Amino acid sequence: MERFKDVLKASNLKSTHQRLAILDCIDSFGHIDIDAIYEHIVPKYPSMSKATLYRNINDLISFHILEEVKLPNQKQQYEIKKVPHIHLLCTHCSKVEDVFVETKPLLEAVTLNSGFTISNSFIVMNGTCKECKA
Amino acid sequence: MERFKDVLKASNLKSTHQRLAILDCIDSFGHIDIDAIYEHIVPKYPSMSKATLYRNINDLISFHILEEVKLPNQKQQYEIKKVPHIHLLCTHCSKVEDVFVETKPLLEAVTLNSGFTISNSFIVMNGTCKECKA
DNA sequence: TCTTAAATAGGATTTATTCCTATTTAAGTT
DNA sequence: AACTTAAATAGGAATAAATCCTATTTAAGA
Ligand SMILES: [Mn+2]
Ligand SMILES: [Mn+2]
Ligand SMILES: [Zn+2]
Ligand SMILES: [Zn+2]
Repeated sequence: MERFKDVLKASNLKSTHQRLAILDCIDSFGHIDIDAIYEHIVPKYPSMSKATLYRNINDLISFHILEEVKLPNQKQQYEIKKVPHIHLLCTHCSKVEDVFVETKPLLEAVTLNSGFTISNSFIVMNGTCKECKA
Repeated sequence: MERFKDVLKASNLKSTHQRLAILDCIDSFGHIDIDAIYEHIVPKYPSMSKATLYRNINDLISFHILEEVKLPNQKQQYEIKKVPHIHLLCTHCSKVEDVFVETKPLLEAVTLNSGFTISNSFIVMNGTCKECKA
């Protein structure tokens, strides 16, 4: 995927097959944990080492290309970094949804209440998705 | 602590020294990870087994006596379950603060936007606390 | 004090993550 | 197209985290 080659180059990271496979995989799943990434990639790259996977996940996070997604009662997942958004976890089908809503009023209320200067927010909600209700 | 004996009894759990020590420790720290709990308890109860600690943490969570607190770039922490609130993590001093602000408008916006029925929300913000700014 | 189901200790096992280093490779240079 | 080299990988070892197993202990009700 050409897009990720550019992303990697912008951070002076080499476009290895392994890295591109990891990024492609995470991109196509949206949100995915490390074992699922491995299971998905290993049939295509049987030599893929878990050490390489872990190392790359950590490196890509520190270059802000990936982001960790911590969900209640779930293994840590990863996603391609995008604009800030909220995560919805359906407790029935385990699907993870992105929602883009305005959080500024909440952040301002928190700032006012606490004197804390907020740099990032991580918002997860769980419940039942539209499809599981039907 | 008498309070926790009652809490345990309400869930038909025996008030063992180990459980009370775990609950006391978590309560006094507010938010704490599993290794810190162990380090804090083992001088008083040298026979305390890590298996007992892990088992109790998991049991107490499933009885809704404890709650996990997942913070960005931090080991998972635990707290005594209380009324819903927001967590602030200071990236300078690593302190974790509770804030109680109204989240209903945000939840309603998310519901409207997604068709998702929300049962719980987990909100974490990081930045700089009042003390670290001074 | 007696009884018993629940809980613990602590070592074994399993799972998760990181470390190490010889070999390979991406990508820039000639 | 071959050359160069720093970066990256493979894969096994080491370390860390979490769970399992079961003989022994204990909380708590009778
Ligand atoms: Mn997302
Ligand atoms: Mn809290
Ligand atoms: Zn669903
Ligand atoms: Zn601070």
